[in-house]
Amino acid sequence: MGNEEKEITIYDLARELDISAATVSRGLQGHPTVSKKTRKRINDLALSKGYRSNHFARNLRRQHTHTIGVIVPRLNSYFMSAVISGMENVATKAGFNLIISQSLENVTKEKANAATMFNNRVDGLLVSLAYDADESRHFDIFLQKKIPVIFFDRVPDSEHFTKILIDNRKSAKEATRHLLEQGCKRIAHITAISKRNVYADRMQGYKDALNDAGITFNKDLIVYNNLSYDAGYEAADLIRKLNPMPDGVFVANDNCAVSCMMGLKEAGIRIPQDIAFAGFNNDPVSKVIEPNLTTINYPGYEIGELAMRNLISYLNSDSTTTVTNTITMRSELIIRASSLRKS
Amino acid sequence: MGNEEKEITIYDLARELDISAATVSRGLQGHPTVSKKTRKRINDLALSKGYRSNHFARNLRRQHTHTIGVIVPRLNSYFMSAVISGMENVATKAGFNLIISQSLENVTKEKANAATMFNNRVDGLLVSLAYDADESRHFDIFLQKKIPVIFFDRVPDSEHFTKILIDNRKSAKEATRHLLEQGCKRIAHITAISKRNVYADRMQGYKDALNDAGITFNKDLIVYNNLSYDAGYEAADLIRKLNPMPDGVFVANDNCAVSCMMGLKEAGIRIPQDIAFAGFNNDPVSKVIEPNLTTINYPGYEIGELAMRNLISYLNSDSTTTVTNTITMRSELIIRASSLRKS
DNA sequence: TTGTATGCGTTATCAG
DNA sequence: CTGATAACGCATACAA
Repeated sequence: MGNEEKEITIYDLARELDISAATVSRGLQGHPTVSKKTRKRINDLALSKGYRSNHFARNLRRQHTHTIGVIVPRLNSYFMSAVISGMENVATKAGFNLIISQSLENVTKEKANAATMFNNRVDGLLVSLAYDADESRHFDIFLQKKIPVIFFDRVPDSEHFTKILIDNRKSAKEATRHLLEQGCKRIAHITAISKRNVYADRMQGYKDALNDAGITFNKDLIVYNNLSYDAGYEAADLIRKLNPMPDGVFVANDNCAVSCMMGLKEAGIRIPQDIAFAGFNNDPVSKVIEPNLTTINYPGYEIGELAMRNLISYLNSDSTTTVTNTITMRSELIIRASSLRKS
Repeated sequence: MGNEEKEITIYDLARELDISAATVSRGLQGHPTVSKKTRKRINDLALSKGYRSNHFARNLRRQHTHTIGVIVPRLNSYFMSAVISGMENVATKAGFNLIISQSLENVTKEKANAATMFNNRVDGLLVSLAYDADESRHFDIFLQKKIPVIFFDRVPDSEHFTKILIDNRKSAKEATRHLLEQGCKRIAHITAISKRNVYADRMQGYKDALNDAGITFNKDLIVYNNLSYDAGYEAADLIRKLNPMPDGVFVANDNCAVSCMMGLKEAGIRIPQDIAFAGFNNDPVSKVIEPNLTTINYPGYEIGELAMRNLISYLNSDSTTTVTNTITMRSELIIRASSLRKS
């Protein structure tokens, strides 16, 4: 009681225990060169006086912050929430703090965010790029200072960074092949216009599957939009007006797939009989839409955990060389009613 | 080029400009007592040398961090993502950093998180409480140190804190009354067992509406669960077996409402003809479920913005007295097909 | 096992 | 308008 006045420091403890501040500092850190006895005295007093170490002083001294920066395009998607949730979990356990910011799909803001993170002296950075980010040079400053940067989901082409992702191409191929196996002959693909790996790769997988089935790619069957809920409705119109109408649609994300399905259903088109659907992400809505949406499971929580675990283990292993590598996570096709045309 | 070696400090700038470090410091801060000319020289050199101020040294000196802590039950719900998104937006603009942690609905973890935030010397704290938090004494240390704490959504009873919420009671009453107006006579209520304001208040609103309609409260019509997606399915079973079956259900959250509707539909029960539904939150799934779910709009993004704006303006207005107040946001009933029985 | 001395980079106070 | 100097609280190299 009564100790809420002034912040207490190691000097206060030292004075009271009649030892040096250096010893207190060491004792608090559990340094083995401090006798067990004094160590206990120090800890006891610290506790009773409500001592808390001053992170600034410590960081100023040690030149690192125990803080990890995270930059994502948007916070408010189920996938991203799950990612952040996973990251937070392992970071907290390891005693690291997270500072999070969103680029809102805007490179300019992404650059500003990166600069802020840099000035805040984050120990490491976890990034998923904005839609329109066509370069990643604003992360080079981190490399120069040997601050590790790991990209996930939306990653740059550059070889200089570590990346965590799923095999988008393979998964997309799998989804498309599944539609083909269900008898679809004319499959549309809804995706985002973007240089980002994820969408380009999914498109490639779509093409691969067509190719394997001996079907020639038809660019008229590709719908580009921003994959939002609203965009899905509009896409439904486009698809309905294609002549002949496609008998299957592979959408690069569940959100958009779902609203597109709703638009089609309102127009009296039956799913999967008239058009079969497959999405991407395994967002919770995929289990609410009727019929339930066939999709690719994209394990956000696990990706978050993995990315953070990697970063931290790198940070702890005082290795000075930056090993860059690419980690590919498993992601499987989840078949649901929206694509089942054969019994 | 070539300046990626050692971090450059105000001393380096001072030496090069042949002035004192103190002047450099002042110049960098735009202090008016520095001549315009030297100010320009300082800033130019700082820029060209890639100088960045050391936050630790500055914070150590100034005794505050420009960091705001956020503690929430879970990150991965649409509502919470929206809240965080709003907070991040205004914090970044105001030059504050966010550190975020989740209690996972567990008071013990919540306490640990609070302690971490405290030790990290956050300038302020934004909190939404865990389910089972029956006390908020672990936030008293912040009060003692005059660190402002603002609660949102899940708030404590204590009068000592500022709170931001919607009028849960009124909204719940409105939703229930709407069901009554649609001809429902026997309305079930699905909610969480919790001392938390939100659920208690919604229950109260439910009772209010019944009361106004001259219907006596029947505790057999109350289903307690954790409001998860899975719990909704189970609730569907319970509701179906009530005898006579309810003709309306008011659920304390959309997620659970949606899965409950799905369970009922699978059992051949028609919505809204046999049972009308109303949820709470205006989660995106409410627009995907068929029929679309009537719900209460809970503006997460705006709540996040408001909470952060309040905190920051308090921080900036060097007022030492903690003014505690309660801010109630508007939240309206959104009527959709799940409850429309009259044409 | 412990103590002394010093520096980490800023900012604030006080003189000039 | 500018400079010298003293903190801020901690961790470590070096001595003892």
